[in-house]
Amino acid sequence: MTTKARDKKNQLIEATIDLFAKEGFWNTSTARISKHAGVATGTLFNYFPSKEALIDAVYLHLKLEMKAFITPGYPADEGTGACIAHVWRRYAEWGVHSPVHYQLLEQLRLSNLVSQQIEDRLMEEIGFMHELIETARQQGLFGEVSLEFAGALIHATVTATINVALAHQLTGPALQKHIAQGLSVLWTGIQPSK
Amino acid sequence: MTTKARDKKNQLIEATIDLFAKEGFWNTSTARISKHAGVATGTLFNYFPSKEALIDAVYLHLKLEMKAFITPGYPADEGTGACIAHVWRRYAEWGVHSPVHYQLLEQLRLSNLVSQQIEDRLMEEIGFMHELIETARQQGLFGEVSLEFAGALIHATVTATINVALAHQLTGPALQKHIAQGLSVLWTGIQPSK
DNA sequence: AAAATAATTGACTGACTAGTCAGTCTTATG
DNA sequence: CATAAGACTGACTAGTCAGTCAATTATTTT
Repeated sequence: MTTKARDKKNQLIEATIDLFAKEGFWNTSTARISKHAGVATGTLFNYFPSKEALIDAVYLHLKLEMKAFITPGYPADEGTGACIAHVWRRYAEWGVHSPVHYQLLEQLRLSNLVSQQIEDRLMEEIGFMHELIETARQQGLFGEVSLEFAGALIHATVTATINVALAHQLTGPALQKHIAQGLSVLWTGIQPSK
Repeated sequence: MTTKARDKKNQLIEATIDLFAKEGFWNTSTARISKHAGVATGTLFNYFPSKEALIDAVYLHLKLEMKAFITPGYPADEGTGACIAHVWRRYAEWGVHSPVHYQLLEQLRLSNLVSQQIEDRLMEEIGFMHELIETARQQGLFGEVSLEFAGALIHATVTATINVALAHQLTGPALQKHIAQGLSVLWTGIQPSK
C-alpha cells in the first residue's frame, strides 16, 4: 500500500470516528462518512470491504492510539505495582485528553459490533496489561480477588474517574488530584486486608 | 387508559426489551417489534407516537423494575451505611438475576437515545439514592470524595461485580461471596484514610 | 338493535440503507 | 509521449426503515 493510500484510509477512519462520536454509530451511514471524508461512496469500499470492516478498523485505531498514549514512561523496573499505577493513571489522562475517542471506544466495546478477529489481534497488542494484572495478583497485591475481577475493577474505577473528570471539566492540579484520588480508591479497596 | 390498553402497552414494551436484548436496539425495526408483540405495525404507533418514545418507555420500565427489585428490605433505621450497602447488594443481585434487562439498561444508558424528559422523571423515582449518597458523604463516610464521584464509583463497582459474576455464571454461596467481595472493595476503597 | 365511538389492521409511502460497477481520471513506466 | 495499471467516481440497485391512513373490526352508548 502506498503512503497516499494509507493516508486516505486514515482519513476515512478519522471521518468515521468524528461522525460516530457526533451522531452515534447506529445512525451514521456510509454515504455520510464518505462525504465527510471528502471521497465518493465507492471509494470507502475500496479500502474497507464492508461497514463492519470499517468499524473494526476504527476500534483497532482507537485502541492503538490509547496504547501509544499509555506506553511512554512505563516504569518496567519499579515493580508491578508501579506499572499498574502508571497504566491506570495514563489511561485516565488519555480519557480526559481525548474524550470523544474515549467515549466512542467505550460505546464500541459494549456494542458487540467488533469482530472476534480484531479482539484477538488486540490481545497481542495490549495483552501485557493482563499479564501485568496476573503478576500483581500472584505477588499478593490484590488479596483474594480473581484475575478477571481485578481487571474489571481496574477498568471500572478508571472509567468512573474519567467520566467525573469530564463532567466537571477538571484540568491541571485539580485533575491530577482527582486522578490520584481515583487510583487511591482502587488501590486501597483492592489490597488485601491485614 | 383501560386495563386492556395498559396490558397491550406493556406487551409492546416487553416485546421490545426481548428483541433489543437479542439483536441490539440499533437494528431492531418497529415492524419486527409489532410482529413479536402480536399486533399490527400501526398499533404500535397508537401507543407510542414514535420509536423514540417507545425507547423512552422501555428505559423507564427497566429502571422502575430495578427499583422494585432493590426496594424490599430497605433498612431505613439502621443508618446510612447499611442503606447504601443494601442498595448496592440488591442492585448486584438484580443484575445477576435479570442479566438481559440489566445489560440492555446499561446499553441504553450510554446510547444518548433516552430523552431528557425521562431522565428528569427518573430523578424523582430514584432520587432517594442520590440523597442517600449525599447524606453518607456529609456523615464523613466517604472521605474527600465528591458526591458525583461517589455515585460514579458505586455504579462502577457494582457493574464490574455483576459483569464478572455473569461471565463466571456464579450462583448460590459463590455468588454471595463475590458480591460481598465487590462491596468490600468499594467500601474499603472509598472510606477515609485514618 | 342501531348508532356512535374507539381500537386495530396492514398495504403503502418516501426517505434512507449498504454495497456495486461501468466508466473516468491519475499516476507510473518504457 | 504512449500505454498500461490502478485509483476514484457517483448514479444505481435491491432492500429496509419509521411512520401513515383508509378501511375494517370491536366495543360502548343510546
